[in-house]
Amino acid sequence: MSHICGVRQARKLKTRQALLDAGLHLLEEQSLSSLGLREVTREVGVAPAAFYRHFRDIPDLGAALVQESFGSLHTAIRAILAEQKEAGGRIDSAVDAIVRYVRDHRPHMRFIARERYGGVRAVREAIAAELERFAEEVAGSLSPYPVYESWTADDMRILSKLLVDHMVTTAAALLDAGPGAPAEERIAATARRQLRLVSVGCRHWQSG
Amino acid sequence: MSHICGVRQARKLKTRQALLDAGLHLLEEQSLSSLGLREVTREVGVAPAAFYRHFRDIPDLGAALVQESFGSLHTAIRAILAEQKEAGGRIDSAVDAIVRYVRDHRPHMRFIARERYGGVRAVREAIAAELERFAEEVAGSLSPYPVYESWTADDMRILSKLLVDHMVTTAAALLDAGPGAPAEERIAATARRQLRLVSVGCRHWQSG
DNA sequence: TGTACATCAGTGAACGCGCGTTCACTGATGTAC
DNA sequence: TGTACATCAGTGAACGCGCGTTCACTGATGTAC
Repeated sequence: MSHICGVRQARKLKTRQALLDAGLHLLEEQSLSSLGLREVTREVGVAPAAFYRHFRDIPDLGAALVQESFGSLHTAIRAILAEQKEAGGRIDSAVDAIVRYVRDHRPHMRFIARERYGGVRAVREAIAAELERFAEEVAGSLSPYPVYESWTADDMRILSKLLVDHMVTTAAALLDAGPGAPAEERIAATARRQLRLVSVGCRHWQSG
Repeated sequence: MSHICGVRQARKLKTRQALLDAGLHLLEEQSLSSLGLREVTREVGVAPAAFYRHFRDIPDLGAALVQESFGSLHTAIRAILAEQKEAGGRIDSAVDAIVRYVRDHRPHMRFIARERYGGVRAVREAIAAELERFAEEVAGSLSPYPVYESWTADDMRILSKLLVDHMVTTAAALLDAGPGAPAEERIAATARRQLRLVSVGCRHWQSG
């Protein structure tokens, strides 16, 4: 039975989390497909065999990291999109939010960028599914705005895909550039201008 | 001396190419950082030690694959961009060209998509440099059009980055979906609509 | 053209090493009475 | 509360295996005369 209390269960979860943290840390410098089980357990300081009490294999740990990465992202983004503003302010605050989010979740974001087209199918598919959910959320939160009143569902879908891809590209650029205000500001400025271009396109769009 | 003729040199180049081809083939299912030197030589049918006559190590082979991947891409893209058309036709033919290119160079494109943010720094940097060159080429070939007459160099740079990132995203989507006309057409249709949105934005753009 | 020597792409055996996985185990935690 | 038994997270030793790298070698190709 998975009982409520449980000192044992708490300790188990703590080890599991340590394995996830160690994996994520090691993945800053390599890809999942070359990450070793022994490497992870060594980092945590447990016997290699202990790994099997928590994960079937390394791809399984990877799948758990995908969940962990997107868990906080969904809630963060919902908060940003909920703020009702005119288009210009929305762009600025969305870009700010991406910059902040990448700064605060660098290892998770690097993991997602790296494994999005990486060598482990199951992880790739999990990421693709999460990004699709994400695009739907964006579409849903944009549709109340008057600009999109006359837009078809298909056009909304296409726009939100463009925006999500742009976010991912921007996040990846931030990771590539490394931390530090000057690089971040340069990338943010580019992202804002690009989104403004798209925004102008939206205002003058007529489906066809 | 690197002499002109040389049966020996020709044979050496043939083996080198066989190693590159084998590597590329194996990389359809895994990342560079988990590719083994023995795996590659086994695929070609030479002794492991023969590898060292051609490459220092696996990252070195990866760098050569980057060169190979972008070699044909630059010439292909220049041909497309050279065709002078009105904006609508340019979008259609550019998207067609991407679809065709990905279809004809699937393993190379998969390699680039996978290693763009992959675990091998030298390869990541080589890809980033090539994509930057690519963006400059796009900027250069767009600037003659009247639409961009009044644009600043900075705006042109930002637009061409957006376009290159969009191309890369579209190529990656095509790879993800697998070959086959229906999937290709769906992705192409989305890409065209998204580019049209950007194009409308460009026509109504005023720097600021 | 023929001969003698140099070059060097590819060989194959050997090495030490760290890998993933298995297994019987230990001892703290949980459960039943 | 105390006792007896069950559970199970983590241990540590062992295994067979394929890895990257080295080395002296072979024999076809290239070069000089």
